[in-house]
Amino acid sequence: MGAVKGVKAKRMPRAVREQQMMDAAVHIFGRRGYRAASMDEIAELAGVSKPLVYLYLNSKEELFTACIRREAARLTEAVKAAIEPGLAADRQLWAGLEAFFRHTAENPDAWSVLHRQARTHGEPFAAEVTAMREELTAFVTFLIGAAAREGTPPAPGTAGAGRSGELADRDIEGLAQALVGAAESLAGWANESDKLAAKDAAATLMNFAWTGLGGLMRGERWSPR
Amino acid sequence: MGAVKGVKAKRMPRAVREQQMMDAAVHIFGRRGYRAASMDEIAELAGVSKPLVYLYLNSKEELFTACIRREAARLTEAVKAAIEPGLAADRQLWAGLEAFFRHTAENPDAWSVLHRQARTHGEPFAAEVTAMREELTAFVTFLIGAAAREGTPPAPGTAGAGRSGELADRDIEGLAQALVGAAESLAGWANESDKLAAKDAAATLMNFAWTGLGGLMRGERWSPR
Amino acid sequence: MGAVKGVKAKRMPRAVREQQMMDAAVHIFGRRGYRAASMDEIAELAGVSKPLVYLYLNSKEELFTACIRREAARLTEAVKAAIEPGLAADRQLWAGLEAFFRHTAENPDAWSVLHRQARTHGEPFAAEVTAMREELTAFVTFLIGAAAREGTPPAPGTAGAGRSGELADRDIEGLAQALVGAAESLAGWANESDKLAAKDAAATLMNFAWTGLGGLMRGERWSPR
Amino acid sequence: MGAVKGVKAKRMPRAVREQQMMDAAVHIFGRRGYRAASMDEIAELAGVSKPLVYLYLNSKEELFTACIRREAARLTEAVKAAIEPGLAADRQLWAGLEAFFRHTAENPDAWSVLHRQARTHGEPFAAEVTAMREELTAFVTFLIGAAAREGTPPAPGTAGAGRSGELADRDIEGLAQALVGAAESLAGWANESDKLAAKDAAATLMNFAWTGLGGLMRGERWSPR
DNA sequence: AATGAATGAGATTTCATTCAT
DNA sequence: AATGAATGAAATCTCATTCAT
Repeated sequence: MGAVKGVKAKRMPRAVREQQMMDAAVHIFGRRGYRAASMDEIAELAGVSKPLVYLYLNSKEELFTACIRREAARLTEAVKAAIEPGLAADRQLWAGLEAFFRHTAENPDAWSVLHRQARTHGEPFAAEVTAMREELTAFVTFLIGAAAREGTPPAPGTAGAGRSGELADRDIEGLAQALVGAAESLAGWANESDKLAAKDAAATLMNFAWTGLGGLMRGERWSPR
Repeated sequence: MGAVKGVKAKRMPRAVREQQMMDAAVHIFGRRGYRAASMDEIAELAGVSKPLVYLYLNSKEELFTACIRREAARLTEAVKAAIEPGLAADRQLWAGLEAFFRHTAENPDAWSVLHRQARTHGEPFAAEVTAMREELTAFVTFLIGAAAREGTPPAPGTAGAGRSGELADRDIEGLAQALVGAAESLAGWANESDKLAAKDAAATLMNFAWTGLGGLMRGERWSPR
Repeated sequence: MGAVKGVKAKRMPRAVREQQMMDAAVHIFGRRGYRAASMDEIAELAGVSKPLVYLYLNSKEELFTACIRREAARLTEAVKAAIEPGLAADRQLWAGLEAFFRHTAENPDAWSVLHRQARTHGEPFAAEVTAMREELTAFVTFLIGAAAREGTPPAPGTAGAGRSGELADRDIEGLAQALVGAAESLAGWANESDKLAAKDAAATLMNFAWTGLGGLMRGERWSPR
Repeated sequence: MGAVKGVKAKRMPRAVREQQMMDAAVHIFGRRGYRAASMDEIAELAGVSKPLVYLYLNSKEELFTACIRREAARLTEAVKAAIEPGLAADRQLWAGLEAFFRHTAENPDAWSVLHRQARTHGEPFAAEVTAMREELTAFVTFLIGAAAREGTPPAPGTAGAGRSGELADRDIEGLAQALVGAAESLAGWANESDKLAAKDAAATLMNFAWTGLGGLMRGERWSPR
């Protein structure tokens, strides 16, 4: 990939070239960071001249934004596609988590762009990621709520299955926030030099979350003193 | 801070000046990122001329490294200082977590440097953070191990108390990652329009973590099908 | 004017298309200046693609030259057309001036190209304007000469009517320059917050010019001491 | 002037260097125009590196503005310095005109910047020149008014000296506008290849203006038909 | 007759870094 | 201990111009 410098690029329809450019851009942005990435390098990797990148994507800022948007859409799509509506809430959550970790593991540069680079730099970019995060969080909130209503979380032989009343809506939303954050953080860590396969990451988090959730719903609480 | 331009800085011992420079640098690096931060801005905020920064800290790279090292040391110090040796493992863990979250909340720029900026850029820097992470992880591993031996985690009467062997070091490190991510996410969410007091967020997280951890250590597992 | 982008332009005979392009070019050159004008903008305003502009007009330089030539021709044409040969010299002169000012006022972009932009840039262009200027100057010289011979200028009963020899060609050209400058300045001033109707401005200038000219031709001179 | 490339410039105090830079900038801007002038060329002519120009003058735009301001101030200063308050209005006007033409002839690049380049490009710049022009115009307005009151303009043997009542304030201001415009235009023309010495230009204009003014004040009017 | 795709060359601007005092 | 003066190198972005259809 990335044609030799000085060789004229073969003619291609604009839509295709734009995707190639964004592929290259995601790769470079993901590894170098927004500032350290150079348009020269991106153009070269895309196999075209710099002016063409500007002609199609206008500026470094817009290019970065376009990358964020595309990768955010791809990620949420991957998660949504993995879920089969009929299943129980825990199975849906598991499927979603697994898809999330698989997708981020398979597209580490894209994930770096979304999770690290976009957040590191100011306001045009952070908002894009916030939108994606909100979509995911809303989804998880829904699932946790459903799980609570179904009484699914493991009540190992013990009493009050389904005492979901103790989990207020605010708590549920908070848990969803925490879960999404945990997943994001784990994904980044897992990608660093293959410390954890996607499935293992999903399992660890699911175990952690599900047993924890179960405990909470049974009324278990930890407090200092 | 940040002396008026053109006014000659008062003579100060080198050690003090270096700290001022690093204060400024952490502030700027934390907000702008490594690449976007400019030595000009740092020098101005420190209230000295640029050549003095170079005289004392040699280069941007070394300055950044020095910042990372100092802030990593401060963070681990804060965590260690919070722990009273005599206490039960769960209390120690709680105290450590609280100190960690307090310190990072009170020093957001430092935390940004450690957590975001240092990882975003290549190899001279990442290693510094890895060192800190290893120190903290070892500490947590020790505490969890101790807790497991003590049988502290909740619902102790139940099943296999003390089957701590099932939590490999790798899992512990992963959980730490997840916790940090969850905490950050919660913090961001809580700050946004006062949805949750910071204290409540910490409590929710600890409950979540502790019951989850307890469940895991009792051998509870979630698995598909 | 300026077709919507992406819509294929209707086929038109070359001559028409060239005029459209030059219309657009004069507009853009007149407002932006030669260097700041971009071929992109010109092509878009003309409603055609850039390669077509190059096909017909070869280069930016040639396009600019073509604009200068066309507008110079239009201006001299307008002046000549206004004059009815039978009239007295002063009436002819008045008619010419009026036509000149009317045309330039009605075609400000064209006038900007001729008066400002063409002179600002090097040698291919200045020569074009010089040619026009010489044509106009020759014309005015002739009329003033005629007026002098006719003894038209005011207060004819007085002193040395017809001492036109004292006005060298160089003086006439200088006066033309001064008149143009005065007219432009007056025009700008009159337009600004309606301080003076355009007509009044022209009358004031003509009075000023004509009486001054008359005085000069009668041999009146102002000199220090 | 304009040190050889690659040779390090000798150290100089900032104020001096700034003037050298502006000298070079006026030269280049005046000949090439704002857009065609390159910061590279300006820096080289000034004998310094480009970054130093930016360090001191911030941007091309600010550099251009600084040039305009400096040259406008110099020109108005030159005109004002030439006038001796005690003299009659016509002598003052003459002295001012002569100084104006001399200064513009001696500083053709500066005059090009003020008269041609600054007006050719948009709004940050035009305003600067407008201020200068207004100062000069106000001055001339005052002198013409004074002349009218003194009844100075040549009343060659004829009747109504001092019929200044016929020149309303608005007319006087209009004449001043025209005079300043004429002078500006003449100055540009005279500079082009030495067609007219400064003194001759002043004389021509003074004759033109003074006799014309006299005629107007005697009630002479030209009107079509 | 007309255009979508593509680029070489050069513009302004920024930044880490050094020198001389 | 401290700084004003200065720069090499590289970044983003623009533009006139051509090629293939």
